[in-house]
Amino acid sequence: MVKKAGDKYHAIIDAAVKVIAEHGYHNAQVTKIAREAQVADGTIYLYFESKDDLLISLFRLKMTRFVEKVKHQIELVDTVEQKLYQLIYMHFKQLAMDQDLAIVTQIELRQSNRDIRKLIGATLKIYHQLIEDLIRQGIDEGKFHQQLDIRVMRQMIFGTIDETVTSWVMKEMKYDLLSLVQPVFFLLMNALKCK
Amino acid sequence: MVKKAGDKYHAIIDAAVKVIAEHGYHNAQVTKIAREAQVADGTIYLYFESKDDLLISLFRLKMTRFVEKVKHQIELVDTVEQKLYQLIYMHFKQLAMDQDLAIVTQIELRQSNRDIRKLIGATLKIYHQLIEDLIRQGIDEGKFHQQLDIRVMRQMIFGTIDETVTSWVMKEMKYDLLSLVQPVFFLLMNALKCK
Amino acid sequence: MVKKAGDKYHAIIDAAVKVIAEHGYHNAQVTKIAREAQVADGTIYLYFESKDDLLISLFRLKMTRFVEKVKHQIELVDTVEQKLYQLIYMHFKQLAMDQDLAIVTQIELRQSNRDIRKLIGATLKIYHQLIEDLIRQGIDEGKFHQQLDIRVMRQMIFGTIDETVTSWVMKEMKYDLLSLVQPVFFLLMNALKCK
Amino acid sequence: MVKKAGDKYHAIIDAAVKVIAEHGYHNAQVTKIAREAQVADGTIYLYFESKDDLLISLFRLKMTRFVEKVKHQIELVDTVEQKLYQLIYMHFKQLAMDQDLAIVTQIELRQSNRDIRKLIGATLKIYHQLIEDLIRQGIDEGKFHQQLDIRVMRQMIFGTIDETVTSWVMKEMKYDLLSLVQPVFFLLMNALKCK
DNA sequence: GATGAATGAGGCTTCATTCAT
DNA sequence: AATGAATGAAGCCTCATTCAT
Repeated sequence: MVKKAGDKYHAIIDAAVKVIAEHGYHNAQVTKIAREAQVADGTIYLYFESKDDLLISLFRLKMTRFVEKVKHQIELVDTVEQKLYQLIYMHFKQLAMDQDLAIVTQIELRQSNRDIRKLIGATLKIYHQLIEDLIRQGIDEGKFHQQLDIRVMRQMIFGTIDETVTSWVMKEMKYDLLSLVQPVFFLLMNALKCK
Repeated sequence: MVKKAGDKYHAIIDAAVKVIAEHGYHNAQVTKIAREAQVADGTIYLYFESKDDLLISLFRLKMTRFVEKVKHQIELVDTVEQKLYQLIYMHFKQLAMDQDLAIVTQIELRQSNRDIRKLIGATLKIYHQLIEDLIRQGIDEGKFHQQLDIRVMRQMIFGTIDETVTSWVMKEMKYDLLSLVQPVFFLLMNALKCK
Repeated sequence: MVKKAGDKYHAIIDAAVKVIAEHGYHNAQVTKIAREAQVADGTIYLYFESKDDLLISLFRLKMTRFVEKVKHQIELVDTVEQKLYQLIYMHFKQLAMDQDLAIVTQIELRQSNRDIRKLIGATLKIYHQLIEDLIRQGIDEGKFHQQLDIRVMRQMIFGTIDETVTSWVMKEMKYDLLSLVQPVFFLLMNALKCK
Repeated sequence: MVKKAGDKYHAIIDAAVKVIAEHGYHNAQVTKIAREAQVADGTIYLYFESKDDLLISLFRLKMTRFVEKVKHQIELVDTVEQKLYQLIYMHFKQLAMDQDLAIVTQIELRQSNRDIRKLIGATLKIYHQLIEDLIRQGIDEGKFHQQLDIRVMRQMIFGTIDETVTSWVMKEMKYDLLSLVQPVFFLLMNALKCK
């Protein structure tokens, strides 16, 4: 397999995102992706072991970048409140700016098979970790409840954010996702903060 | 098409749930479902127009019952707090008791194709409606925040509950889902309540 | 198998003609024919051995009646010219009056499988025989050519008549078939007569 | 879809003709045709959209060539008598030389479904046109009857020729079709000519 | 490295026929 | 005699993957 460095590696991944967003997971045949990437069908197999490998790589690449950006932005601010705000803002911002990616991650990729889902689950753990670190900081600083299960808190944060994005995608992105940063932040802070 | 009344209608749906839970959405062939239901392949087409129709019917039937039970239980109590508690409790309870159904609704059915997902979305609206009614009651009674978008509140409630169940399923149901009723309820009340 | 005498025997055959004319040979399922005949699916198998048997019986019954009528009418006149005229007239007349039957015999039944076609061929022989008898009379009376192969003459008569009807059916019976009796008779007489 | 130029396009069509002639229309499964053409099942779908498309293409290709040859041969002679003779001769000659094709066009393809039959009808129009042009020439030259409907004349010519071939095929080609060119020509000339 | 024609396994669905009532 | 729910065999087509060029 060729190293990832090549232009084509990213061209294929981007083509996959576009094709899946446009035609749906079940209509994203290898041939279609190859045509969109302007390579031959066989070329895809020089860069990826299988179609599954392409999809996993796609999710991993995009997710890693996604998390990296959130993480980087969070490190620029100090208080846990600001960090949570940045997390929600960056999450919404990135998907609002790349609507194809939003469709793919919120809807289409969830239709993939078990093995892919498992690996996606593994990739998501990094993001979950990030959220749990944030929660721990909040608890340490005495700002968040101490008795609550961190996992449950994380599930609330991720669940709320994820459901908000999914609803927005399902409504065909007809409203401004970023306008929901504020209310979502408010609700989550309310839920978590130690009064 | 034969009427739904027959034993076989439900036998087929139950067989489908079991086969999908066991083998996954993409390995739930009609032949497998038929064998599990102890009918011939063709018999399925006496009760359902297509495999898609079977899956949609499955979800609609189970979801309708699900919502009916939650709705019924909620009506037995008065305060909005009790209602929210019952909602979470019933949601977790029903899926904890029918783990095959949990796998199917949380994981496998989300892999279905666009058309099925659309109809599933329509069915879910009933549940969303139920939650929003509950929120409105809370607002009317002056217990919940008034300035917040009801949709965002609903997304938080549903997103948190759904993510909690999905995480539990992904962890292969190794812990007691019902033990999370209390903390989830606490967090959600915290988030919503007007202080 | 029940005897043919019953009402249902003919009800089923007539239903078959109607269903095939309406929906085409490949969409004439047993269930549809049964419903049209107002009997149960299984009842058909009390009167016919198989669907093929029904179709063969249908053709044989209709064909026999058809030929009988032509034969009877021909016997009422003396000269071979009058007989040929009656043959063409009766052929066109009967199909013009029963357009469903016309569709079935000219178009749909020709789509049936090999075995049915073979038996249909056998049934057609009676009609061929009738035509050849007529030709022989013409030759004997010194009115038709004597050197020509009777089979070729018969093929011309039948071929011309049959193609004329088929063309009419293909044109959705938009013109009056009976207006073609005269010209077809004229052409055929021209061809055959000894000058 | 790959272009028709490839060897395989014709290999598949020829295989289809052979399989249909040998096993009959209803027993000409895609798998059988593929095996005969020595390609994989899927390969057929690189060259044809569907099985129907293959059958239509088959008929169109063979029919077009057929008509082209007849047309070409007719143009080599001047008088309408010679042209009619060539038409009959070429028609019989081509089918006598390719008996598989004869079986397919006279018997099996007529068993195809409505859509295929419609397109076959359209293709046949070219041939009908050719015959009618010939008739018009005969009339213009004062050799054929002028009062007769050209359509009826064409139906006689085509009907007689077609029935002659069909009878020959049904008799399992046990006699020499070409020996019928002369008598058929004689009969048709007799019918049409202005005396 | 790149191509793209060829492969072939596998599944949904139809419908003539049966048989318990 | 009549019913009609149940049967199950059989076929068209898709598409991820390969490999000769």
